[in-house]
Amino acid sequence: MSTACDHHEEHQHHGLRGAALAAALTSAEARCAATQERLTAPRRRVLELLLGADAPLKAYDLIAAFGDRGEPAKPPTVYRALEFLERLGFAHRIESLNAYVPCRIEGAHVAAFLICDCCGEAAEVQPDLAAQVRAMARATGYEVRGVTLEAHGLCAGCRP
Amino acid sequence: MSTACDHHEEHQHHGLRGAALAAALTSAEARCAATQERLTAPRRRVLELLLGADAPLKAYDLIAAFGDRGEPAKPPTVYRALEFLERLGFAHRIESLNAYVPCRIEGAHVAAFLICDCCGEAAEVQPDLAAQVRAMARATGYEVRGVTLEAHGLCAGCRP
DNA sequence: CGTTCACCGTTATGAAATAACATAACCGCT
DNA sequence: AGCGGTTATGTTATTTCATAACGGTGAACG
Ligand SMILES: [Zn+2]
Ligand SMILES: [Zn+2]
Ligand SMILES: [Zn+2]
Ligand SMILES: [Zn+2]
Repeated sequence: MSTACDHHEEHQHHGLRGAALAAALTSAEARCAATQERLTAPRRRVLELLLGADAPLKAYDLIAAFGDRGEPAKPPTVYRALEFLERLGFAHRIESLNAYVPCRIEGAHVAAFLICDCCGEAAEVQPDLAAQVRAMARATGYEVRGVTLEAHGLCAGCRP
Repeated sequence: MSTACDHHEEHQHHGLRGAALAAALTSAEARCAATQERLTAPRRRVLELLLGADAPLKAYDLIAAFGDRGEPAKPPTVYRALEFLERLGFAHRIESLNAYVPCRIEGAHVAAFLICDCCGEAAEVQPDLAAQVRAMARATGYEVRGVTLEAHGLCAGCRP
Protein backbone atom coordinates (compact mmCIF):
# COMPACT_ATOMS: atom_id res chain seq x y z
CA MET A 1 0.00 0.00 0.00
CA SER A 2 0.98 3.57 0.06
CA THR A 3 -1.20 5.74 2.30
CA ALA A 4 0.31 4.75 5.61
CA CYS A 5 -0.69 7.05 8.41
CA ASP A 6 1.93 8.72 10.56
CA HIS A 7 -0.06 8.69 13.79
CA HIS A 8 -0.33 5.60 15.93
CA GLU A 9 2.46 3.38 14.83
CA GLU A 10 1.63 0.77 17.41
CA HIS A 11 -1.62 -0.43 15.95
CA GLN A 12 0.15 -1.95 12.98
CA HIS A 13 1.93 -4.79 14.74
CA HIS A 14 0.07 -7.58 13.06
CA GLY A 15 2.97 -9.19 11.25
CA LEU A 16 4.34 -12.38 12.71
CA ARG A 17 8.04 -12.61 13.58
CA GLY A 18 10.50 -15.19 14.70
CA ALA A 19 9.05 -18.12 16.57
CA ALA A 20 5.43 -17.18 15.92
CA LEU A 21 6.13 -17.01 12.20
CA ALA A 22 7.93 -20.32 12.21
CA ALA A 23 5.09 -21.91 14.13
CA ALA A 24 2.50 -20.63 11.69
CA LEU A 25 4.48 -22.01 8.78
CA THR A 26 4.89 -25.37 10.47
CA SER A 27 1.17 -25.46 11.13
CA ALA A 28 0.51 -24.72 7.48
CA GLU A 29 2.82 -27.56 6.48
CA ALA A 30 0.88 -29.89 8.70
CA ARG A 31 -2.44 -28.83 7.27
CA CYS A 32 -1.12 -29.38 3.77
CA ALA A 33 0.23 -32.81 4.60
CA ALA A 34 -3.15 -33.76 5.99
CA THR A 35 -4.81 -33.08 2.64
CA GLN A 36 -2.20 -34.47 0.27
CA GLU A 37 -1.15 -30.97 -0.72
CA ARG A 38 2.39 -29.70 -0.82
CA LEU A 39 3.61 -26.46 0.66
CA THR A 40 6.42 -26.08 -1.83
CA ALA A 41 9.19 -23.53 -1.60
CA PRO A 42 7.57 -20.66 -3.52
CA ARG A 43 4.22 -21.23 -1.83
CA ARG A 44 5.88 -21.28 1.54
CA ARG A 45 7.85 -18.16 0.75
CA VAL A 46 4.75 -16.21 -0.31
CA LEU A 47 2.88 -17.33 2.78
CA GLU A 48 5.84 -16.29 4.90
CA LEU A 49 5.80 -12.83 3.36
CA LEU A 50 2.07 -12.47 3.91
CA LEU A 51 2.27 -13.63 7.51
CA GLY A 52 5.10 -11.24 8.24
CA ALA A 53 3.40 -8.20 6.76
CA ASP A 54 1.63 -5.51 8.73
CA ALA A 55 -0.94 -4.82 6.03
CA PRO A 56 -2.30 -6.35 2.83
CA LEU A 57 0.41 -6.93 0.25
CA LYS A 58 0.04 -6.37 -3.46
CA ALA A 59 1.15 -9.06 -5.84
CA TYR A 60 4.05 -6.96 -7.05
CA ASP A 61 5.10 -6.24 -3.49
CA LEU A 62 5.43 -10.00 -3.13
CA ILE A 63 7.22 -10.27 -6.44
CA ALA A 64 9.71 -7.64 -5.39
CA ALA A 65 10.28 -9.10 -1.93
CA PHE A 66 10.40 -12.71 -3.01
CA GLY A 67 14.12 -13.28 -3.27
CA ASP A 68 16.31 -13.56 -0.22
CA ARG A 69 18.76 -11.04 -1.56
CA GLY A 70 16.56 -8.69 -3.48
CA GLU A 71 16.08 -10.68 -6.67
CA PRO A 72 12.46 -10.39 -7.67
CA ALA A 73 10.33 -13.37 -8.62
CA LYS A 74 8.65 -13.74 -11.96
CA PRO A 75 4.96 -12.79 -11.80
CA PRO A 76 3.56 -16.28 -12.50
CA THR A 77 5.53 -17.70 -9.60
CA VAL A 78 3.79 -15.47 -7.14
CA TYR A 79 0.38 -15.59 -8.76
CA ARG A 80 0.44 -19.38 -8.75
CA ALA A 81 1.43 -19.45 -5.12
CA LEU A 82 -1.36 -17.03 -4.27
CA GLU A 83 -3.86 -19.17 -6.13
CA PHE A 84 -2.76 -22.17 -4.11
CA LEU A 85 -2.88 -20.34 -0.81
CA GLU A 86 -6.34 -19.04 -1.56
CA ARG A 87 -7.58 -22.45 -2.58
CA LEU A 88 -6.42 -23.97 0.70
CA GLY A 89 -7.70 -21.09 2.77
CA PHE A 90 -4.30 -19.80 3.85
CA ALA A 91 -4.81 -16.42 2.26
CA HIS A 92 -7.52 -14.14 0.94
CA ARG A 93 -7.57 -11.71 -1.90
CA ILE A 94 -9.05 -8.30 -1.14
CA GLU A 95 -10.71 -7.30 -4.38
CA SER A 96 -11.10 -3.64 -3.61
CA LEU A 97 -7.36 -3.31 -2.97
CA ASN A 98 -5.90 -5.80 -5.42
CA ALA A 99 -4.04 -7.14 -2.44
CA TYR A 100 -3.64 -10.23 -0.31
CA VAL A 101 -3.71 -11.09 3.38
CA PRO A 102 -3.03 -14.27 5.31
CA CYS A 103 -6.13 -15.83 6.79
CA ARG A 104 -6.54 -15.07 10.48
CA ILE A 105 -9.55 -17.27 11.18
CA GLU A 106 -9.64 -20.99 11.89
CA GLY A 107 -11.86 -23.32 9.96
CA ALA A 108 -14.18 -22.74 7.02
CA HIS A 109 -15.61 -19.26 6.81
CA VAL A 110 -16.75 -16.44 4.60
CA ALA A 111 -13.94 -13.95 4.38
CA ALA A 112 -14.91 -10.42 5.31
CA PHE A 113 -12.74 -7.41 6.05
CA LEU A 114 -12.87 -4.08 7.78
CA ILE A 115 -10.33 -2.05 5.86
CA CYS A 116 -8.85 1.19 7.14
CA ASP A 117 -8.35 3.65 4.29
CA CYS A 118 -5.88 5.59 6.39
CA CYS A 119 -3.36 3.11 7.76
CA GLY A 120 -4.15 0.19 5.45
CA GLU A 121 -5.04 -2.25 8.19
CA ALA A 122 -7.45 -4.98 7.10
CA ALA A 123 -9.14 -6.80 9.95
CA GLU A 124 -10.72 -10.10 9.09
CA VAL A 125 -14.12 -10.59 10.67
CA GLN A 126 -16.84 -13.19 10.55
CA PRO A 127 -20.20 -11.64 9.84
CA ASP A 128 -23.32 -13.76 10.02
CA LEU A 129 -24.36 -12.68 6.58
CA ALA A 130 -24.00 -15.95 4.81
CA ALA A 131 -27.49 -16.79 5.99
CA GLN A 132 -28.85 -13.44 4.89
CA VAL A 133 -27.33 -13.47 1.47
CA ARG A 134 -28.30 -17.07 0.96
CA ALA A 135 -31.86 -16.31 1.88
CA MET A 136 -32.04 -13.41 -0.51
CA ALA A 137 -30.44 -15.49 -3.21
CA ARG A 138 -32.76 -18.42 -2.72
CA ALA A 139 -35.75 -16.14 -3.17
CA THR A 140 -34.63 -15.61 -6.75
CA GLY A 141 -33.29 -19.06 -7.44
CA TYR A 142 -29.69 -17.92 -7.27
CA GLU A 143 -27.07 -20.36 -6.02
CA VAL A 144 -24.29 -18.73 -3.99
CA ARG A 145 -20.82 -20.17 -4.34
CA GLY A 146 -18.74 -17.45 -2.75
CA VAL A 147 -19.11 -14.04 -1.16
CA THR A 148 -16.85 -11.02 -1.10
CA LEU A 149 -17.50 -8.56 1.69
CA GLU A 150 -15.19 -5.62 2.19
CA ALA A 151 -15.97 -2.58 4.31
CA HIS A 152 -13.90 0.57 3.89
CA GLY A 153 -13.56 3.21 6.53
CA LEU A 154 -11.37 4.20 9.45
CA CYS A 155 -10.05 2.00 12.20
CA ALA A 156 -10.21 3.02 15.82
CA GLY A 157 -6.63 4.25 15.79
CA CYS A 158 -7.14 6.46 12.75
CA ARG A 159 -10.43 8.08 13.64
CA PRO A 160 -10.39 11.85 14.10
CA MET B 1 -17.10 -11.00 -19.10
CA SER B 2 -16.35 -13.70 -21.55
CA THR B 3 -17.91 -16.98 -20.42
CA ALA B 4 -21.39 -16.30 -21.72
CA CYS B 5 -23.64 -19.29 -21.56
CA ASP B 6 -25.35 -20.61 -24.66
CA HIS B 7 -28.51 -21.77 -22.93
CA HIS B 8 -31.36 -19.43 -22.06
CA GLU B 9 -30.83 -16.37 -24.15
CA GLU B 10 -33.95 -14.74 -22.81
CA HIS B 11 -32.76 -14.14 -19.28
CA GLN B 12 -30.30 -11.55 -20.44
CA HIS B 13 -32.71 -8.84 -21.54
CA HIS B 14 -31.70 -6.30 -18.97
CA GLY B 15 -30.42 -3.64 -21.30
CA LEU B 16 -32.63 -0.63 -21.91
CA ARG B 17 -33.63 0.26 -25.47
CA GLY B 18 -35.37 3.06 -27.27
CA ALA B 19 -37.85 5.00 -25.21
CA ALA B 20 -36.90 3.40 -21.91
CA LEU B 21 -33.27 4.26 -22.50
CA ALA B 22 -34.12 7.83 -23.45
CA ALA B 23 -36.29 8.19 -20.37
CA ALA B 24 -33.55 6.92 -18.10
CA LEU B 25 -31.09 9.39 -19.59
CA THR B 26 -33.54 12.24 -19.24
CA SER B 27 -34.12 11.29 -15.64
CA ALA B 28 -30.39 11.30 -15.04
CA GLU B 29 -30.13 14.76 -16.56
CA ALA B 30 -32.80 15.96 -14.19
CA ARG B 31 -31.07 14.50 -11.18
CA CYS B 32 -27.85 16.17 -12.21
CA ALA B 33 -29.49 19.53 -12.72
CA ALA B 34 -30.99 19.29 -9.26
CA THR B 35 -27.55 19.04 -7.70
CA GLN B 36 -25.62 21.54 -9.80
CA GLU B 37 -23.85 18.74 -11.61
CA ARG B 38 -23.48 18.44 -15.36
CA LEU B 39 -24.19 15.32 -17.37
CA THR B 40 -21.74 16.21 -20.09
CA ALA B 41 -21.46 14.42 -23.41
CA PRO B 42 -18.89 11.78 -22.46
CA ARG B 43 -20.59 11.11 -19.14
CA ARG B 44 -23.94 10.76 -20.84
CA ARG B 45 -22.49 8.47 -23.48
CA VAL B 46 -20.91 6.14 -20.93
CA LEU B 47 -24.13 6.01 -18.94
CA GLU B 48 -26.02 5.24 -22.14
CA LEU B 49 -23.70 2.35 -22.89
CA LEU B 50 -24.06 0.97 -19.37
CA LEU B 51 -27.83 1.25 -19.42
CA GLY B 52 -28.05 -0.49 -22.76
CA ALA B 53 -25.83 -3.40 -21.81
CA ASP B 54 -27.06 -6.84 -20.81
CA ALA B 55 -24.21 -7.46 -18.40
CA PRO B 56 -21.45 -5.61 -16.58
CA LEU B 57 -19.14 -3.80 -18.97
CA LYS B 58 -15.39 -3.54 -18.62
CA ALA B 59 -13.73 -0.19 -18.94
CA TYR B 60 -12.13 -1.15 -22.23
CA ASP B 61 -15.45 -2.41 -23.54
CA LEU B 62 -16.73 1.09 -22.97
CA ILE B 63 -13.63 2.57 -24.53
CA ALA B 64 -14.11 0.45 -27.64
CA ALA B 65 -17.83 1.14 -27.94
CA PHE B 66 -17.63 4.83 -27.15
CA GLY B 67 -17.61 6.34 -30.62
CA ASP B 68 -20.71 6.42 -32.76
CA ARG B 69 -18.88 4.94 -35.71
CA GLY B 70 -16.39 2.64 -34.11
CA GLU B 71 -13.76 5.18 -33.07
CA PRO B 72 -12.64 4.26 -29.58
CA ALA B 73 -12.34 6.77 -26.74
CA LYS B 74 -9.13 7.46 -24.90
CA PRO B 75 -8.94 5.65 -21.54
CA PRO B 76 -9.03 8.76 -19.34
CA THR B 77 -12.23 9.91 -21.00
CA VAL B 78 -14.06 6.79 -19.93
CA TYR B 79 -12.44 6.47 -16.51
CA ARG B 80 -13.34 10.06 -15.70
CA ALA B 81 -16.91 9.49 -16.74
CA LEU B 82 -17.10 6.34 -14.65
CA GLU B 83 -15.74 8.18 -11.65
CA PHE B 84 -18.43 10.81 -12.04
CA LEU B 85 -21.21 8.26 -12.51
CA GLU B 86 -20.10 6.37 -9.44
CA ARG B 87 -19.89 9.52 -7.39
CA LEU B 88 -23.46 10.45 -8.25
CA GLY B 89 -24.76 6.95 -7.78
CA PHE B 90 -25.59 6.33 -11.43
CA ALA B 91 -23.23 3.39 -11.69
CA HIS B 92 -21.35 0.92 -9.57
CA ARG B 93 -18.01 -0.74 -10.00
CA ILE B 94 -17.93 -4.48 -9.39
CA GLU B 95 -14.52 -5.07 -7.90
CA SER B 96 -14.37 -8.79 -8.43
CA LEU B 97 -14.97 -8.33 -12.16
CA ASN B 98 -13.23 -5.04 -12.88
CA ALA B 99 -16.48 -4.05 -14.49
CA TYR B 100 -19.29 -1.54 -14.20
CA VAL B 101 -23.07 -1.61 -14.11
CA PRO B 102 -25.72 1.10 -14.07
CA CYS B 103 -27.47 1.47 -10.75
CA ARG B 104 -30.87 -0.20 -10.72
CA ILE B 105 -32.01 0.93 -7.28
CA GLU B 106 -33.60 4.22 -6.31
CA GLY B 107 -32.26 6.32 -3.50
CA ALA B 108 -29.25 5.89 -1.27
CA HIS B 109 -28.22 2.30 -0.72
CA VAL B 110 -25.39 -0.12 -0.18
CA ALA B 111 -24.58 -1.67 -3.52
CA ALA B 112 -24.63 -5.46 -3.49
CA PHE B 113 -24.64 -7.93 -6.35
CA LEU B 114 -25.52 -11.51 -7.09
CA ILE B 115 -23.21 -12.33 -9.97
CA CYS B 116 -23.70 -15.32 -12.24
CA ASP B 117 -20.36 -16.84 -13.18
CA CYS B 118 -21.96 -18.55 -16.15
CA CYS B 119 -23.93 -15.91 -18.05
CA GLY B 120 -22.38 -12.84 -16.48
CA GLU B 121 -25.60 -11.40 -15.15
CA ALA B 122 -25.15 -9.17 -12.10
CA ALA B 123 -28.34 -8.53 -10.16
CA GLU B 124 -28.27 -5.59 -7.80
CA VAL B 125 -29.89 -6.35 -4.47
CA GLN B 126 -30.36 -4.57 -1.17
CA PRO B 127 -29.27 -6.72 1.73
CA ASP B 128 -29.96 -5.63 5.24
CA LEU B 129 -26.40 -6.11 6.22
CA ALA B 130 -25.44 -2.54 6.73
CA ALA B 131 -26.79 -2.84 10.24
CA GLN B 132 -24.87 -6.02 10.90
CA VAL B 133 -21.59 -4.79 9.58
CA ARG B 134 -21.99 -1.51 11.37
CA ALA B 135 -22.66 -3.30 14.61
CA MET B 136 -19.61 -5.47 14.25
CA ALA B 137 -17.54 -2.46 13.31
CA ARG B 138 -18.71 -0.39 16.22
CA ALA B 139 -17.67 -3.14 18.61
CA THR B 140 -14.09 -2.49 17.57
CA GLY B 141 -14.34 1.25 17.09
CA TYR B 142 -14.24 1.03 13.35
CA GLU B 143 -16.10 3.63 11.30
CA VAL B 144 -17.69 2.28 8.12
CA ARG B 145 -17.72 4.55 5.11
CA GLY B 146 -18.58 2.12 2.37
CA VAL B 147 -19.27 -1.54 1.81
CA THR B 148 -18.56 -3.84 -1.11
CA LEU B 149 -20.67 -6.99 -1.24
CA GLU B 150 -20.45 -9.31 -4.22
CA ALA B 151 -21.76 -12.85 -4.30
CA HIS B 152 -20.61 -15.21 -7.04
CA GLY B 153 -22.57 -18.23 -8.12
CA LEU B 154 -25.19 -19.30 -10.63
CA CYS B 155 -28.41 -17.55 -11.53
CA ALA B 156 -31.68 -19.41 -11.77
CA GLY B 157 -31.40 -19.68 -15.54
CA CYS B 158 -27.92 -21.17 -15.45
CA ARG B 159 -28.34 -23.71 -12.68
CA PRO B 160 -27.88 -27.34 -13.69
C1' DC C 1 -14.39 41.62 -19.51
C1' DG C 2 -11.43 39.06 -17.16
C1' DT C 3 -10.75 35.48 -13.75
C1' DT C 4 -11.70 31.05 -12.19
C1' DC C 5 -12.66 26.48 -12.15
C1' DA C 6 -14.37 22.29 -13.80
C1' DC C 7 -14.01 19.56 -17.70
C1' DC C 8 -11.94 17.73 -21.74
C1' DG C 9 -8.45 15.77 -25.30
C1' DT C 10 -4.06 13.83 -25.80
C1' DT C 11 0.26 11.50 -24.94
C1' DA C 12 2.60 8.53 -22.37
C1' DT C 13 3.39 5.44 -18.77
C1' DG C 14 2.58 2.60 -14.77
C1' DA C 15 0.51 -1.44 -12.47
C1' DA C 16 -1.80 -5.86 -12.44
C1' DA C 17 -2.58 -10.25 -14.42
C1' DT C 18 -2.23 -13.98 -17.75
C1' DA C 19 -0.95 -16.76 -22.16
C1' DA C 20 1.92 -19.97 -23.92
C1' DC C 21 5.32 -23.22 -23.88
C1' DA C 22 9.26 -25.70 -22.02
C1' DT C 23 11.29 -28.07 -18.11
C1' DA C 24 11.55 -30.34 -13.76
C1' DA C 25 10.00 -32.80 -9.67
C1' DC C 26 6.92 -36.15 -7.63
C1' DC C 27 4.46 -40.60 -7.29
C1' DG C 28 2.70 -45.02 -7.91
C1' DC C 29 3.61 -48.86 -10.60
C1' DT C 30 5.99 -52.61 -12.69
C1' DA D 1 15.71 -49.07 -11.36
C1' DG D 2 12.73 -47.53 -15.22
C1' DC D 3 8.47 -45.87 -16.94
C1' DG D 4 4.40 -42.69 -17.46
C1' DG D 5 0.80 -39.80 -15.56
C1' DT D 6 0.44 -35.80 -12.85
C1' DT D 7 1.64 -31.72 -10.63
C1' DA D 8 4.56 -27.81 -10.10
C1' DT D 9 7.97 -24.54 -11.74
C1' DG D 10 10.80 -21.58 -15.07
C1' DT D 11 10.76 -18.22 -18.69
C1' DT D 12 9.36 -14.98 -22.13
C1' DA D 13 6.14 -12.08 -23.78
C1' DT D 14 1.74 -10.04 -23.94
C1' DT D 15 -2.61 -8.43 -22.46
C1' DT D 16 -5.50 -6.04 -19.50
C1' DC D 17 -6.51 -2.42 -16.35
C1' DA D 18 -5.70 2.29 -14.65
C1' DT D 19 -3.54 6.86 -13.97
C1' DA D 20 -0.07 10.85 -14.39
C1' DA D 21 0.73 14.97 -16.57
C1' DC D 22 -0.13 18.99 -19.38
C1' DG D 23 -2.31 22.20 -22.15
C1' DG D 24 -6.73 23.94 -24.17
C1' DT D 25 -11.78 25.22 -23.91
C1' DG D 26 -15.80 27.07 -22.23
C1' DA D 27 -19.39 27.96 -18.88
C1' DA D 28 -20.03 30.65 -14.45
C1' DC D 29 -19.56 34.66 -11.75
C1' DG D 30 -18.34 39.12 -10.23
ZN1 LIG E 1 -9.95 -16.13 6.52
ZN1 LIG F 1 -6.17 2.94 10.53
ZN1 LIG G 1 -27.21 0.88 -6.96
ZN1 LIG H 1 -26.62 -17.09 -15.42
